[in-house]
Amino acid sequence: MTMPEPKSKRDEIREAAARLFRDKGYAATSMRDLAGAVDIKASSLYNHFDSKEDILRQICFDNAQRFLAGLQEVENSADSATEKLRALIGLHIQIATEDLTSITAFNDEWRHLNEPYLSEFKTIRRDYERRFQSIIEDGMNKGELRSMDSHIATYTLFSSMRWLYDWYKSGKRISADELQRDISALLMNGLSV
Amino acid sequence: MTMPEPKSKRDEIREAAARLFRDKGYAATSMRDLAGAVDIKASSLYNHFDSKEDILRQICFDNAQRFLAGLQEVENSADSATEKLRALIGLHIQIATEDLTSITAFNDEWRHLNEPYLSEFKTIRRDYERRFQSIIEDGMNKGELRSMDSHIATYTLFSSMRWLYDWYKSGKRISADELQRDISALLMNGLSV
DNA sequence: CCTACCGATCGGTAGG
DNA sequence: CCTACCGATCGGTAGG
Repeated sequence: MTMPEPKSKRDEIREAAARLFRDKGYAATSMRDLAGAVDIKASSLYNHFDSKEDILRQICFDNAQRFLAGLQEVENSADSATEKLRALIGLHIQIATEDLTSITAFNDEWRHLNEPYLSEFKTIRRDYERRFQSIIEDGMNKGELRSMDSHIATYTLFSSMRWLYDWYKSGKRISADELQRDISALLMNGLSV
Repeated sequence: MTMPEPKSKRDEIREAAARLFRDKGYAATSMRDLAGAVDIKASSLYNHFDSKEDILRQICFDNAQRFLAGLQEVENSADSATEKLRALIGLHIQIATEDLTSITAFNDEWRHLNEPYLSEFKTIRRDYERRFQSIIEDGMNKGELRSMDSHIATYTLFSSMRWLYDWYKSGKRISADELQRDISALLMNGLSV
């Protein structure tokens, strides 16, 4: 009886690491904790990864890539700024629902990267933020969106999607569709009637 | 020449700790790091605090108290739900501008508390969230606010104010008044024109 | 993948 | 507030 070809040991370690980094934080997670989670000895982890930071690095950069790829697709569309923003809200929700633990570790623990990776990560992140903000500014210039400080608008949108990581963790049953509908309505049309 | 009666050594340690916890995280901050920041030896820290966690505990519970006190005041007012929400947005912005480092440590590092303090902290936090949510539900029932999932509305509002901690850190010059005006406008009336 | 082990660093204490 | 020190634990390596 062959198993459905599950994940490699390497992937298993990566997922366990993402979970531990999310739950305890990177610094408070020891290689012995991680080894115990995948039923091997700590020294055996080094057959799969060069270092503790190497694991974090892959979690951070792989997820950054997912966000950038999604953004690229939205940018290439012929949609209005309003539709692009809805699509981006959907992108964040979709990524959060697909791979929650990994995303949370990516979001909260990247600061533990060492140079030169830390600077590289920050550059990628800034690039994402700028391109996101450009879409908002474009919408303001075209009169689709309310004129206001575009930094404030950008960061408010960003972080309003960030709580999803905590929310899903607590096991709430709510569909991605309903989330996208309600959050989009709130951000685009406001809480007032 | 008498100095303006500055802070006690204890307060000095607390502030240095908040800064280190914010910048490196609680787990990655050693008592030797902290001692160096206030120019004493690590062992001398124990004349002021019982343990490393004791410092974190005070940062977490003191700040929780500030939020609860502000919420209490808003609840006691005779304002409409809309006005209460504006006041709460103002409360979060005001606290963030007053004592930024401490608030960031409080927000990100409380999970490193040990029992029974961890449970106590979570209880207080849940209480705050519930009362915040009650105000939103009240506004929906009275027809002031758009009907939607009140959990989603609550958490979106919460986290949309959380990015302030990162934002101010990067040294942006923008007044608390402008922040409150723009964020309130976005959340209450939406980004669409 | 394991056993055995390394030097460094950790939070904290004793005693003054 | 310091010197001197503790046992525990850390990330990582050697060698098989």
